[in-house]
Amino acid sequence: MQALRSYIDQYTSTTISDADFAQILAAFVVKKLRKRQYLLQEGEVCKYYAFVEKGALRQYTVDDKGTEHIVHFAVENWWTGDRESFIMLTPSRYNIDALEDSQLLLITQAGLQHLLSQVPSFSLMVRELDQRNYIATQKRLHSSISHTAQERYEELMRIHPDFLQRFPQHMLASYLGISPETLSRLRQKVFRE
Amino acid sequence: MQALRSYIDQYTSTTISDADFAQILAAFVVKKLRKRQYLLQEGEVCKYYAFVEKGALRQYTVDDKGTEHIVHFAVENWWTGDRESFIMLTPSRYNIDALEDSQLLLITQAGLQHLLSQVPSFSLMVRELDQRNYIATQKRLHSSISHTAQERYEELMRIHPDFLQRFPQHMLASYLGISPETLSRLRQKVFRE
DNA sequence: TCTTTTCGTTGACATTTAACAAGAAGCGTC
DNA sequence: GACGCTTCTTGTTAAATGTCAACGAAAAGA
Repeated sequence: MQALRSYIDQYTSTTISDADFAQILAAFVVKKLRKRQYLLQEGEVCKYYAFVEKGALRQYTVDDKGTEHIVHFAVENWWTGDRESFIMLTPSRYNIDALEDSQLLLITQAGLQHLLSQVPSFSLMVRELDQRNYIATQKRLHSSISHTAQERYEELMRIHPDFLQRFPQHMLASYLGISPETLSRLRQKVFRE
Repeated sequence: MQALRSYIDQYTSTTISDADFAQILAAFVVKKLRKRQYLLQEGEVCKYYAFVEKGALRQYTVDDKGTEHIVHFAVENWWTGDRESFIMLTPSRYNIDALEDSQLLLITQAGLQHLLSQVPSFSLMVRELDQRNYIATQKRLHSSISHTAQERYEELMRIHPDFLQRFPQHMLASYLGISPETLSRLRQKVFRE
């Protein structure tokens, strides 16, 4: 719980009141997920947006050939969920599952709307969050359009060194949009240089 | 001006009051840009976020080899600007220039903050906008990670058929992250199929 | 109108990456 | 500790894509 409070304080650059935080907390439910359990499966509507208190999850699609494509990792103090499905109530294309035993705080669309209209600092936090998400996603998009696979791997090393320790390489490859074999060969090359 | 008003009504699912709209309009200035003129150049801080009333612009980087990488096209009723630079006041990596003679509505960071705190419907509109941007960018990212160049081109045909008419092919290639030659060959193949 | 620039296509070749297959090392589970 | 599963690596071959160069058509500018 404390994690969410620090998070809000940090991203709103304020100190939230106990009353406000109590109201926020009331809109969330705690959910524990064991490794390999799903938060969302393809075809379902995403009913919950989740704040990660502990653990790690991945958001990915599976194509016709059975290959997984990871669009997003969520670790402590990150959010996860399929925003499009959550808002539009459309079936999701994504799967989200736990890579480690995890503890999440879940909020429904109704709960979110309630907080947005009632708690200004929460509203502010969501705006910051969206901005950051948008900027981060745009950066990754730019990277994937204009950089080589090797450059993208080196960028990942710089920006998320923790990911390299925490997730298996074939998942990092999927996240970068390359095959596990290519990543393996790239690593040798980067290492030699 | 009317374009912005319709846009806000549409994305907030409300009808905005004359008073609110007058306040919103007061925060913007009209700017005309002729083809090839810049709204933003690499290294500058992005001082204005822009709503496109008429015309078309592109947001892109130029790499060491002089190759351009287009991350975003903005046409009528779209927004453009480097969000990161605009918020953080950091020098931008991007160039934004007009592909046609264009008319824009510009707003400064101060103007934006003022409206966000004073006009709830504007605030709502910005939230919707951010959400849509985030979702759209995430979709493109997913596409660029998990689809082939040909699939991405076909997707572009489906989602933005107007782009194919409006922008030269080498820019579409840049937007897709492939070389102009590859796009030319892809088109033949798609056409044959 | 004439000239210049931009644009799209095509060919030849190089480079990057994927696909498939095999094997070894590490890990968890029973 | 034995087994099975996951992970990572390596080799080989094929496919996709980039690069360089040339050409002609179209568009823009003078």
